[in-house]
Amino acid sequence: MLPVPVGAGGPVSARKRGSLMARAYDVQEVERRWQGRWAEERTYELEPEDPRPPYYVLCMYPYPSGPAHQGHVRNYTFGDLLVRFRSMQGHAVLSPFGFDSFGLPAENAAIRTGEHPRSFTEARIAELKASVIALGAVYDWRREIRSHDPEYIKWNQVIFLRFLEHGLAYRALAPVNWCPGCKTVLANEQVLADGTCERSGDLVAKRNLEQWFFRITEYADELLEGLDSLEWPERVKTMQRNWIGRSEGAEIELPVVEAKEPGASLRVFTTRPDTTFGMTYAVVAPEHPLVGSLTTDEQRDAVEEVRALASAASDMERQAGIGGSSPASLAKRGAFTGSYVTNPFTGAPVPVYVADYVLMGYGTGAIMAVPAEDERDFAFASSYGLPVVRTTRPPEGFDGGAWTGDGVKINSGFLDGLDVASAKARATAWLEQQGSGRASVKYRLRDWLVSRQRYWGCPIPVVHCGSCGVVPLPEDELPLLAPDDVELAPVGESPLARHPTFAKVDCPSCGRSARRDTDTMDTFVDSSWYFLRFCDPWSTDRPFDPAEAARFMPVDQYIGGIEHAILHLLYARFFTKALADVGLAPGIEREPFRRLFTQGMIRMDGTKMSKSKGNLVAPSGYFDTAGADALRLFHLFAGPPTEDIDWTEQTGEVIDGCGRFLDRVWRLAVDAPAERDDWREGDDRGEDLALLRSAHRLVAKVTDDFEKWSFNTAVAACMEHANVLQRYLRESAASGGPSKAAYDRAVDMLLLVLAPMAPHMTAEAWEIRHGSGARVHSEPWPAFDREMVAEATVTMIVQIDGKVRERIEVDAGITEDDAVALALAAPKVAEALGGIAPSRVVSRPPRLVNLVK
RNA sequence: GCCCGGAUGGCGGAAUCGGUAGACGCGGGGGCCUCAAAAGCCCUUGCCCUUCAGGGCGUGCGGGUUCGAGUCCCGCUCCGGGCACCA
Repeated sequence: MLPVPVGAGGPVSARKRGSLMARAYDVQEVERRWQGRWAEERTYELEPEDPRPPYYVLCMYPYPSGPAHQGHVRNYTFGDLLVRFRSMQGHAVLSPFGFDSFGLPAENAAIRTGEHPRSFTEARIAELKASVIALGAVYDWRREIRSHDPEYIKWNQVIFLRFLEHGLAYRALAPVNWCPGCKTVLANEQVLADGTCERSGDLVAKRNLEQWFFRITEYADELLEGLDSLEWPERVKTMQRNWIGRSEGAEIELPVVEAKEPGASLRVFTTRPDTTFGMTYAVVAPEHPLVGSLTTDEQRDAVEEVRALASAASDMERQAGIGGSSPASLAKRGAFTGSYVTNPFTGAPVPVYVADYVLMGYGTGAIMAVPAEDERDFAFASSYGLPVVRTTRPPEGFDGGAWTGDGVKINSGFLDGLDVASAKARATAWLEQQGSGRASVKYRLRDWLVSRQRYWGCPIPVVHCGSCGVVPLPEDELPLLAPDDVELAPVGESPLARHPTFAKVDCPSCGRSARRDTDTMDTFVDSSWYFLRFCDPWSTDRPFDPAEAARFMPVDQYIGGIEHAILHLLYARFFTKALADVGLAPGIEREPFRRLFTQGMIRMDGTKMSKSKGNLVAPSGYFDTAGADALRLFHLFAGPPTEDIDWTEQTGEVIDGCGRFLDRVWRLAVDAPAERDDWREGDDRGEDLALLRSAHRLVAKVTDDFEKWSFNTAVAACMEHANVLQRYLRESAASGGPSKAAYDRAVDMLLLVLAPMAPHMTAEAWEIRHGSGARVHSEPWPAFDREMVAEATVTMIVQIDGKVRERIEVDAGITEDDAVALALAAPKVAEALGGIAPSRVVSRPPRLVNLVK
């Protein structure tokens, strides 16, 4: 055993008392050496012509925020396990790594410290990369991507222009969050729930700016339908479905009564055309373009008040819900316009209200209100004294307000007697026939706003020319890089717009003086196709070679946090489809991520462990003490990977426990063979066979558990087998010594299955056992013998009235009759039965016999 | 409010098809080794009664199905997460 100088280095605070224990091997030396070897020997660099079947494992590329935190460690431990496992199984594994290196934190840091975002970011990248390597995770680093690299920026810009060319990128006015205090545009996450700026505390206002959008809504149906084929967590798919929010219904034209302009009508969208007979009023959003013409002079003040309130109201207030509003505040949230529209089904006029519970951004910005069958309409109608007419008969005993369920149609003329579904169809057909409406599908999903009034992002490669309009930059001028000498302090304009020369440019088309776009792209653009670039990061004439990408795509296993369940994953899916449609990714599977795994969070004191909460427990302290292997093992062992982990005072001790287990394996694999002198030839004894049986069972269990992502039970299985090995050595000492052949085989099988989990220790032990140059991670994944796995005898339980009364060791192939006979013959059973034959016998040989009195 | 998860010893968790509840580990208790300690090794550890035999209870709560329920069904409670006027 080596005297181990543990304890040198590493913050004391990160160490729990047990971490000072002496180890069976020099953990830090071994881990550092193997990390070096994996790099030197290019073990996980994948050549394009590799003939093995490809397998693509990808962890979501991280925002480089400094040294890895426990969430990263957990993520990359899972990913690395899979990389090594699939590789041992004979796959050509693509395992790339990169950095989502554009983004707001670097820009904010720059404002604070004066350091340029690039050098700041690159320093953070170096830290994160170092800790990923120190964890022993292996990647093909030649493929590394950083979103802020000029090469990557270039292809981002090429893709943008291609989208522009194909009508997938367009400009429109859109409101942004404007902070008057900071004189800058805020991201949504910088606006607090009460509508104030997180930094200055000023009330954030909406400002309309001309911005770039990607037409993701064009893909709404494909994005929705594509979900069905994916092996993703059901809840992530549900979240995406809700986000897309497809609703089928009808648009209906409501003629305005005595309109100022003849023939004017209000177009509403409804999912319940069957309820139109129950419309007792209509509502338009405060921002609706017809509000002005619908409002009469007498009502103008009231309507203006609603509009003013709606535009000033924080999102929070506006989203509080009609039902949750106090009567006083509710009164200001809606007003009669003074106009009426005609219900096309009844011909009756109904009043038009303006109210903030109707949103301009959804449907047509106007609704027909049916208080009897819609809860919001009901709440509003109750406050404003508007009539309620039921068109669906509620179930017996229903005493609520709005009934939104199925039922027989009533008060509905030609729809009476139908159920809701058929009434919908009939009503829609009638509308189409009358020319006053049509079937319609609406989505909650909006087009993707990609413009950001920021510096540290990918510049948008267009020029705005007074005569030519929007002019794309010629491809040979790309990448368009932002200048370094910018003033980042927030003073009212985006940094690039304030630069003395950046924006000034001659129009590429007509040559007259023009202006560059000074916005940058949302960083979600960068992360929407990086997995494609990873397949062919060397491509110099296009973002990636489609043939090379097609080899690896789709990603076989994508791993990341649940926080990306909607936006990143939806945008990436959209990009993959759009890239194919604009000709950049022909022949590539349109769904980029075949299997998705979302890991649980690391929590501390009930909250998410994060830098901003200041409750980080840095992994680096553990690298210096228990070691990377022990930390990896802890993350695998702590519980199911989907579940959150609570970081407690006990955690350090569990990590030490994982280190102790690795020591024990080391002693079994390296020390015991060298130290013992009572080895025996042959492996034919009962206990030898039992040992080999345990080894085969281990391999079967771990293989199965890896496939199911049940890593905690895989670790437990390894511990059990280590216990078996240890007992075998101890007990064989008294009976002629352990069999060398059986023991070696049983130890090797343990090292092999442990190799993806604790790569350093197993690599070192393997080389010591098998000679210089032997590489455990280049060994084929061990096979197991089914006959060895099957148990020869099992413990049969005998129950009386369902309670366990006896356990009997029986042959695994025992017949039903023998099992029952054996059960009845057991003395304890006979005694418990008291001579009375059971009235019923349930037998499930070989596991159980239940005797019912 | 709606939609998902979840609840098992002192703690993290296991139990794959309805069939031995508590694998494995942490923590605790006892012992061996040692001048002593650390490390290591061995035994023990759900709760209660009890004699090392043995018995009773036990998977958030209340019902049900079943020879048999942590597991299936119905009704709750609590905790966590997501969404929240989407017509």
